Amino acid sequence: MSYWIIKSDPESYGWEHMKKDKKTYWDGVRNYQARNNLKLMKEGDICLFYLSNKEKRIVGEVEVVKESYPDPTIDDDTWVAVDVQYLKDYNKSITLAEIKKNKKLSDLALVKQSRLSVMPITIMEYKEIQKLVE
DNA sequence: GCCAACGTTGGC
DNA sequence: GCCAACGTTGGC
Repeated sequence: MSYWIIKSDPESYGWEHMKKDKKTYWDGVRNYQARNNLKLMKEGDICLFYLSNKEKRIVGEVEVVKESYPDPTIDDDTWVAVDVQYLKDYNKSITLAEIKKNKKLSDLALVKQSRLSVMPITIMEYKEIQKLVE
């Protein structure tokens, strides 16, 4: 099982929206690197939900419930979507500033490559984040 | 609102 | 195949 961070602009699809939907398809990725990450996702993988722009924080987790398939919102099989399901809220969300302060998290693509919308994280990084959200 | 970083496009 | 121009994203 793998861990990921998926990014969303709260103005287009926020955390409240995710929680209300319970399950949604993660579509609209139009970047090859992000797409490749989507393709690597397996059922049961955990995705941390990061909100960009105004929010800049990780607020909770969703679970991959369906592996990649052609993006239903575009007539071009270059692009894929996955289905994700709401899993849990963090008691305390973790901000980008906190992530940047933490040396163990300094390799996160979130910090190094801020425009990537789907990125893998290691188990160690995942565990470190868990410590911060307890 | 600005700008850096990055990806894509298209002319040569 | 290179690179300049342009568009988009996202942090500040």
